[in-house]
Amino acid sequence: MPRVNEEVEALLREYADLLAITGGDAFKARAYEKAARAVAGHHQDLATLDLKQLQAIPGVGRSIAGKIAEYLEHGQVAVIEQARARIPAGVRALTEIPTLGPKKAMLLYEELGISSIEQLVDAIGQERLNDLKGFGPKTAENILHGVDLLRSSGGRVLIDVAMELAEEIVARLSTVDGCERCTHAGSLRRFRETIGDVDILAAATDSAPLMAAFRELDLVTEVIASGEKKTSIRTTRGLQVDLRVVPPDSWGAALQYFTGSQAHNIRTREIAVHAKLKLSEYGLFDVETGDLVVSRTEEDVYERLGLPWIPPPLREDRGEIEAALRGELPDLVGEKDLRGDLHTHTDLTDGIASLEEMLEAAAARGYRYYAITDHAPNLVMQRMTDEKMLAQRERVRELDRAYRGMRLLHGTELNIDPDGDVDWPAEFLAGFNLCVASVHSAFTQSRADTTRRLVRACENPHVNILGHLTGRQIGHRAPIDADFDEVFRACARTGTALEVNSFPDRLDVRDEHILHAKRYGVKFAIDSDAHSIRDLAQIRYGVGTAQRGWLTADDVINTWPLTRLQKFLRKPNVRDA
DNA sequence: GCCGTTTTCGGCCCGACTGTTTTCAGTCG
Repeated sequence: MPRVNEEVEALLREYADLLAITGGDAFKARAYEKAARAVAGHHQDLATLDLKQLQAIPGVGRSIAGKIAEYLEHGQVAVIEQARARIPAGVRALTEIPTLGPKKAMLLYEELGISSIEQLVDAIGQERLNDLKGFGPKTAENILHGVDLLRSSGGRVLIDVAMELAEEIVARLSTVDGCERCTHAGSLRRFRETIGDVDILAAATDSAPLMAAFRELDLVTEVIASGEKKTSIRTTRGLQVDLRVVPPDSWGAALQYFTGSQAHNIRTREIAVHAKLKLSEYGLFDVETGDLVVSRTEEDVYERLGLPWIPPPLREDRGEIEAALRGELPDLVGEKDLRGDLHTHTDLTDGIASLEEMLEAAAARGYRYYAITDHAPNLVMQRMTDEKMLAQRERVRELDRAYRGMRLLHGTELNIDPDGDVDWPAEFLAGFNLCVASVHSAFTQSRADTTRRLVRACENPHVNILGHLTGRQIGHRAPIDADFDEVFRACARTGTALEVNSFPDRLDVRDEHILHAKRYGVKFAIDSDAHSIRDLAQIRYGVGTAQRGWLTADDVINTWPLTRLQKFLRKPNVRDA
């Protein structure tokens, strides 16, 4: 992944914020935000592009292209440096506080010289905000509350936490009298890797019973706002949940709207405007007559805009509108396409269920094949030995004869050492049906060393899948640094699949890496990395991540029939060294 | 600042809720 793209994204975002704070043209600020998004999602490394190619990126025009070129050449942009000089970084930080936006931040700075969260808290304590226009007692209270929230949680939670909460709330609200439909929407429906707040949508003629039931859920610690159409609460875990209730006839338009993303919605509404239509959560309307055109289903709304229905994980304004217009949306891989799981553990190493228990649970999921891949000996704490592994293999062979309809594959999860070597000599590795290889140590090597390490692992004829490539643990451990384009090329060249690890705190590789890797022709394995029976079901999050990376079933080796999978596992493109 | 099957100028998504407004601005999504 080209890191310079991310640097430019951050720079453009910062400038957009500074423009908003200084009260400049709001549309200009939006143009920079849009360009920041476009640059972040762009598949080419900005450093390799000339001015003309930069300008070809949608949302990047002559002026922004010039600023990007200036940054690439000089490491900074003059007008952005000037803006930074006018507005202290702390003022921008103020806008991180919920309920405090750019306008109030600027007023605080101009009138009271406040340029940090600490100064703001002090000023409120000294009641210095009282004379400020637009700042009443309630505003001060909200700011202090917002600062608390900011300091305590940092906001986002892992997808499984949000999903379980959403499913519980939907189940409860669905039983309320008059509730015709209820489901989760928002970033959760799009399977974003972390969730800032949970959006629940319900359809009812009378919203009052639903709003009341929602406010009275026992997991509510605070009602943030409550009206006829929308109520926001905070849960015991500090997570915000929004409930929107719409008339049943508006369901499709509302679901489309509340699923987002915001960037995707802006695009669909622009398309509506061009067709002399207006799209809101209540429906698609004729601008001239004000008449409702469609609103009942998402399919109706998209169809009337001249688009096929777009799966939620694609709705990020990352080219899905253009693909839809061309009729080239991918037929996304789904959970039902998976014929097996290729990375799982048992209690022989750090799993908590026995081989037999894991197999029974896997068979119950309807898998046609299933790989057991316990840890290899170089992960010393797992105390693996040749004898244990061979004994497990014997047992797997016996059980394989007993299972009907599910083929058992005996594998292992190897450790890629700092030089790119793995546990065990080639003769021993040859006895496995497949090998996953992962980085479990030396996370802070140089970029060049890490790249070489991963490429060497790909070139090993016995390594079939690179497990959780970057090693990140969301919120805990940063990803390793490598030239991933180089790694993806090696994967494609050697027939090494890239894992989409489904653990909610890993989701590794992530959606953006998938998009990049797919361009090189890389194949993927969506794996649970299950350490317990319960973990097997987490594969839904890996599937969601794969969908965000535009993968089709053909891109994913564990959707293939066993014979095709086995052919792939022989790595025909790599000769034994 | 960007963009064009209405446009090279004049638009730029749309609505809910809160707090401080006495008719609306700011924030959020």
